[in-house]
Amino acid sequence: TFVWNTMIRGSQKNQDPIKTLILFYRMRAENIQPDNFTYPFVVRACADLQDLCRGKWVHGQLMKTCLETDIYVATNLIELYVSCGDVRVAQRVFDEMPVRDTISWTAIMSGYVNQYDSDMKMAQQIFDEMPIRDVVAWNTMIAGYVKIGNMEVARTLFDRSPTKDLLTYNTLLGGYAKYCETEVVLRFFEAMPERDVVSWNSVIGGFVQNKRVNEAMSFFHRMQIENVKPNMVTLVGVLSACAQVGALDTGRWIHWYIEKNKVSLN
RNA sequence: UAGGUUCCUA
Repeated sequence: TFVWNTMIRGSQKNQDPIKTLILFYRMRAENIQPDNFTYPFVVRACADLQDLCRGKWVHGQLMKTCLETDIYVATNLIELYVSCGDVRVAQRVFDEMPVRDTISWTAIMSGYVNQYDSDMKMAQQIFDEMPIRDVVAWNTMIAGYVKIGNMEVARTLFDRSPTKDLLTYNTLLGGYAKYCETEVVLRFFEAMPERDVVSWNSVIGGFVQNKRVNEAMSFFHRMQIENVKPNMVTLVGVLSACAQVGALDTGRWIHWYIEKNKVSLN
């Protein structure tokens, strides 16, 4: 079983959910018992494939073997149902867990945040109920209020969060970029203690949204001066800026840039 | 050996 688990782990690292499932079926065919270390990968593979039917079947297998209450397995089941749009079943899995940790609390909370029509009342209720709130839990709530466009509450939570990491800042920055004037975005951006490529992408995205193509380009240059490597999201943003104003020459330059720097594609 | 949060193309 250990050897199989190691192979399955490799297939997930390679982002190959089909291979994960094949290994899982071969394992069963050879009468090797999958254990609580095997199933999180299998459930995750179903989620990646958006294969709810297979996920339900795997869930059934789990109930037979009484592994469904394992904290890692159950949290992955929550994510599976959430990603397939069924928060109700996710909630049921959560309710039936005998032991929960901060990650499982955050997973179900994030389910309400990320469902099609974000239910921030439920999310807030869970947030208030959970015994321990770490930085990820705070970030998830901030992201939720950003998502529904409530920047006031998002900002309040940001100010109240006891510890902040780069994602905390990026989450609020992304909200400003989406809903607020460029000046607000820039002021927040400059005040951030650290910035990564996502921070830059948000700001550039904000410029693009406001059709301020020159500023988008100047930030594109500035990020390189500050040794932050553009990724695909950066380039898509900048290219769409070029397309908007028909800046064919700049577009060509970026095309050239992509080939020159071999930006990892996806 | 495994699980939760940020940037995404008309």
